[in-house]
Amino acid sequence: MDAIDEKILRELVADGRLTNAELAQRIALSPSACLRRVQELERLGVIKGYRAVLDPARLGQGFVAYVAIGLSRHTLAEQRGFEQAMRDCPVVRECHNVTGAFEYLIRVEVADLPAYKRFHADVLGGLPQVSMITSYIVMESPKDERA
Amino acid sequence: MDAIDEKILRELVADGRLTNAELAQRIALSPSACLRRVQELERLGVIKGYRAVLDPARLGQGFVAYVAIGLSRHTLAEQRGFEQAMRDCPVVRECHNVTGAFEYLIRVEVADLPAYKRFHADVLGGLPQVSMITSYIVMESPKDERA
DNA sequence: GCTGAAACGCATAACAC
DNA sequence: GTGTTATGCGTTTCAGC
Repeated sequence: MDAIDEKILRELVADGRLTNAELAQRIALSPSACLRRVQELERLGVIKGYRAVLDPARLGQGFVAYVAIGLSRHTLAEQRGFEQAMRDCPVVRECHNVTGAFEYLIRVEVADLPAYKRFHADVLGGLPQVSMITSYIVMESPKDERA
Repeated sequence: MDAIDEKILRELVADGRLTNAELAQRIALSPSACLRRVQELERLGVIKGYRAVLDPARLGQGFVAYVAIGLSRHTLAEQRGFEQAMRDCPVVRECHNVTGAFEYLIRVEVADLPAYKRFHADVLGGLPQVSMITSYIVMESPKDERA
């Protein structure tokens, strides 16, 4: 992990489909040397993968919210049950177990407010271990490097 | 946007570096027809781009937190100033303007707790428009499809 | 560690259907 | 809209530094 590797990562985070030839040129290295570094970063797990970045709004999923969730009890079983429910729910894109006044912070992407209400009532409302729900609707994302 | 396009998107979200030839095979289409569809999805902005997904932990950035931030006043100027500061700060990976008890929810990735304290004191502490800061430290992310 | 050459495979566009 | 074909370019490997 030297300065060249960092430049490689910066370029590939900005454009994951850069050709190896172009990447090599940008970091002033030969294509073969560049390729070996990239493959090593992938092997080490520093680069976990590549993905296309979609625009939820143009997919009819323009309603995005973060939801703070508190559990009624804090046993491992309650947590595992809740986490599995989040994994099984396609509109939940992220689920983080956090410290603080609540246990989980999740990110939800749906089509519109009625769809969000359905998620709120049917999914969250159906989980007995959920005791607190606070929704923070995203109006704008001035920065979103993980999009 | 038909069923074939959806399959294309699913494949490219799972692996952004799929070759067009392989993608075409998976969705049972000829490479040229497949490429035209992908290019159209890019042109329409449905596919916003491609990026490499890194592992913060293996980059020595294992400390992740969401921070709820309230502003003292709610003028456009205060907001723009805060948003620009977030854009300029590399450890801030996301910044969302949300409805609710606070104005902004940001995601921060740093090396460790001392580094987070520096961000807290030097960056957030240096912004006069910030009136409320609540940190939610991520202990685990059972689901993170936007990683 | 690196470069450079060579073989192979893929992206891409023109064309016909 | 689709598939076929041809060309040039990129990827990848391997020998040599």
